[in-house]
Amino acid sequence: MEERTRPLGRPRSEDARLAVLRAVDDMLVEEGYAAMTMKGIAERAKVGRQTVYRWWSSKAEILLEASAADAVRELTVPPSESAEGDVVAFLAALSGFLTESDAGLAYRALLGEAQHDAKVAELLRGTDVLGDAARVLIAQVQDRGGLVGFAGAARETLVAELVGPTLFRTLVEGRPVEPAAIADMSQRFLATSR
Amino acid sequence: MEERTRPLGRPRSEDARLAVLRAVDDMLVEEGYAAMTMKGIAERAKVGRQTVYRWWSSKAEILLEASAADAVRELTVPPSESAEGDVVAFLAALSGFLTESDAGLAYRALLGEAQHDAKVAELLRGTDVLGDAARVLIAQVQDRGGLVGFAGAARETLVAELVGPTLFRTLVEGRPVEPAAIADMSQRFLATSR
Amino acid sequence: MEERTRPLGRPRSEDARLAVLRAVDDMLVEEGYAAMTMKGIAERAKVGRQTVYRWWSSKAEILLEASAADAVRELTVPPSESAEGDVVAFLAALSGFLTESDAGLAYRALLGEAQHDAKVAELLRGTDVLGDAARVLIAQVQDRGGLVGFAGAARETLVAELVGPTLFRTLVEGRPVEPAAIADMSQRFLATSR
Amino acid sequence: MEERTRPLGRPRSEDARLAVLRAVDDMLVEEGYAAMTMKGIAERAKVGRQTVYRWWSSKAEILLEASAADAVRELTVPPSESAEGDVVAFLAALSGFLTESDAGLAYRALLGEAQHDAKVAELLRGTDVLGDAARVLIAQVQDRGGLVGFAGAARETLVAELVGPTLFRTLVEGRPVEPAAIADMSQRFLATSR
DNA sequence: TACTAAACGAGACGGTACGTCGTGTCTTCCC
DNA sequence: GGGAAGACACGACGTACCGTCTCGTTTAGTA
Repeated sequence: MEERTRPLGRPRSEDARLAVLRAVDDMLVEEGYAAMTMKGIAERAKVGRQTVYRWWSSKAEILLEASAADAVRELTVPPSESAEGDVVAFLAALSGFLTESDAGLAYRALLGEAQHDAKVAELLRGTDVLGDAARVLIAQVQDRGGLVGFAGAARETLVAELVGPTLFRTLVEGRPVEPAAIADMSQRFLATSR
Repeated sequence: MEERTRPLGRPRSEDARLAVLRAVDDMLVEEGYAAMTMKGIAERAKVGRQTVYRWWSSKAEILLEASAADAVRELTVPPSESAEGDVVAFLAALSGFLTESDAGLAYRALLGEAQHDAKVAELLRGTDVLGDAARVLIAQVQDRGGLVGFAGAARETLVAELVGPTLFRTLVEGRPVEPAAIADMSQRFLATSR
Repeated sequence: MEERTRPLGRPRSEDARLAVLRAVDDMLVEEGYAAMTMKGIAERAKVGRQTVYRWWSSKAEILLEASAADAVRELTVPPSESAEGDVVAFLAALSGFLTESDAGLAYRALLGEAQHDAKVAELLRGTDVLGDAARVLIAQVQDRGGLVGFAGAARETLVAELVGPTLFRTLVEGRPVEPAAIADMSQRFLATSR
Repeated sequence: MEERTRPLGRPRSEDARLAVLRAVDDMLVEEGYAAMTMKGIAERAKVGRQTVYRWWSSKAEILLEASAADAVRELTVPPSESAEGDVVAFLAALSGFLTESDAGLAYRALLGEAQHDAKVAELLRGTDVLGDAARVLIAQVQDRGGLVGFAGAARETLVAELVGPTLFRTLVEGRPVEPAAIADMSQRFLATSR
C-alpha cells in the first residue's frame, strides 16, 4: 500500500492560514462585516493579498472557516433534567448565539449575504449549522420519550418549528428573545408532540 | 389663514423619481442586489447621480420604497371558509413571497443586508412587513373564534410562531416550503394556540 | 457664426493637470524613469488615479507633455558670428541637453522606451524634437551661405550627419561630448557639406 | 601547480542554461522586450525561477549573453574591393542589424533600457558592440590607405562619425536607412579624411 | 556503498503596481 | 433651486510579477 505523496513545491504555510482566520475574527467584531475587505484582511494578517486569494475566494469563505467550529460548540447544550429544560436551554443558547456571540455575528452576516449572493448561499448550505444543532437536540429530546408519534412530513417540519420562531425574532428585531418568550416557545414546541 | 407656500425653486421631478424606482425594480431581478450600484441605478434611470443621492441615501432605501407596497399586497390574503384555510393561505403566500416574488426578493435582500448594516436594520424596523401581515392574519383568525384565551407573553410570541418556521425554511434552504409542510405548520400553529 | 459650445459636465481641472505634470517632472529627477509608476505619480500629485488615466494612457505620454516645451527651448541656439559658431553652439547644446538637462533626461528615457514599446515609438515620432531643432539650425546656416549646393538624397542625410555623432556618444557612453570633439564634429559637418 | 578543484555539489546544468538563453531569444521576437518577464522566461524554459536568478540578475543580462555573439558576427563585414565598398557594406550591415535582425532588436532593447537603468548602462558599457565593430572597420580602411592623417581628438570622433548618423536614423525613425543615404554617408565619412 | 553538498523543479510566501470600478462630492450649464 | 453630465479624490477590486523561501529530488565528488 502506497502513502499519498506530498504535492510539489513549498507547502502551504499554517502560520499564514491562522493569521488570516484570526484577522477575520478580530475584524468582524471590531469593524463589522461590511467594512471588512480582502485587502484589509491581508494587511491585518500581514500576509500577501495573493495568499488570501489562493486559498479562499471571498471573505464569506474565510469567515465560515473561521467561525464554523465555534458555532457548533456554542449550539451544543448539555442534557438537563427534563425535555423542557433541554428545549429551553437550546433556545436560550440559540438566541444568545444569534445576538451576542461573535460566532453568531458571523453566522448572521453569512446568512444575510446568502440572501443576495448565490455563491454564499451555496457555501452555507454545505454546513447547515442551525439545522444540525436542532436535529441533535430533537434526537436528544426524543430519546427521553418526548416528541413521540411523529411521522412523515411532520418530522421534516420539526426543525423549522424549533428554530424558526427564535430566528424570526432575532433576525427581524435584532435583539435577544426574552426568557418568558423562550419558555412559551418551548412549551408550544413540546405541546404538539406529546 | 395662509396656505403653506410651496418651496422655492424647481419642484422635485416625479419623472425622475419613478425612473429611479423602476430602474431599481428591474435591476434587482436582472442583475441581483449585490450587482446593483448607485452609479448603475442612475445610469439605468437616465438620471443624474446627484439626483439619486438627493432623495435617497442608499440603494436599500430606494429598494424599500420600490417594493414595500407590493410586499404588503402580496401578503394580504382574503378570508377563506375556515381558520385553518386562512393560515394555510397565509403561509403559502409567505412562502411564495419569500422565494418567488420580486418584492420578496427585495425583502430578502434587505433583511440580509440588515444583518451586517445597522443603517439598513434601522430602516427595515420602521416597516415590519412580515410582522404587520402576520398580525392582520392573526386578528382575522381570532375574529372567527380561533386562538382564544391568550394573554401576556404568549400573545407576543404568536407572530414569531406563525412566521418563523416558514422564514427559516426559505432563508436557510432558499426554496419554497412544500404544501404538506405548510399544512403541518398550520395545524401546529392552531393546535398550540387554542 | 456659432461659438463652439462647452462640453457638458464639470470641466477638466487645470490644477490637477499641472499637479500631474509637475509631479512627473520632479519624480523623473528624484527617482528616475524606471521607478516612476502611475500610482506614484497620482499620489505625489495628490490626484486620483482615475484622473491620471482619464487624460494620459502611460507615464511616457505624461512625460512627453511635461518636457516637450523645455526640450525645444533648450535646443534653440541664438545665431553667432559664423556658421561654425552656430554649429558648435548647437552641438554643445545638444550634448548638454542629452546628458545634463532634465528635459534631456526625459527625452533619453522616452527614446529608450521607444526601442521596446511601439506605442511610445509612435508617440515620439509625432514630435521629432531632435530633427526639428536640427532642421532649424541647418536652415540658419544655409541662410548665411554655408551648406550650398545640396540636392536630393544628400539633403535628407544632413540632419543625421549633424545629430548622429553626438547622439551616439551620449547614448552609448552616457556622458557629455568633450569640446574638442564637438569642434571636430562641427568642422567635419561643414567641410563635407560645402 | 594545482588544478583548480571543481566546486562541491551538483554542477551547473548546461541544459538549463541553454534552455533559458533560447527562451529569451524566442520571447524577444514573439512577445517583445517589455512583455518578457523573469517568471515568463523560467516557465518558457521549463526551469525553476531560482535557477534563473542564480545565474543572471535581470532579463537584460540574459539577453546580452544570448545575443552578443550574434551581434558581433552580424557586424563583421568581409573586405571588399575598395575603402568605400567597405564602409558602404558596414553601414548597410549596421542598418540591417538595428532594424531587421533579432540580435539587433536585442541590442536596441538593451540600449533603450540603458537610458533609464544605470545597471543596464553599466552592463552594456562592458561590451561596446557598435564601437568595437566600427573600430575594426576603421582599422581595415586605414590599412588600405584611406583615412590618413588623423591625429588626436579627431581620431576619437571617427567612431561616432561613422556610426552616429545611421544610429540616429534607425533609433529615431525605426526603419532601415535607404541605400542612397548610406552611399552619401559613406562618401562624407571618407571625404574628410583623404 | 553511503555521505555531503549544491543545483534542480515546483510552487507558496510577503510585497507592490496594474488598470478598472464604485463611492459620495463638486462644478458647469440648462430649465 | 432641481436636474443631467461628468470630473474630482479616494480606495477596493482581482491579477501579475517581483525576488525570496522551502520543499523533495537529482547529480556530482568524497569517504
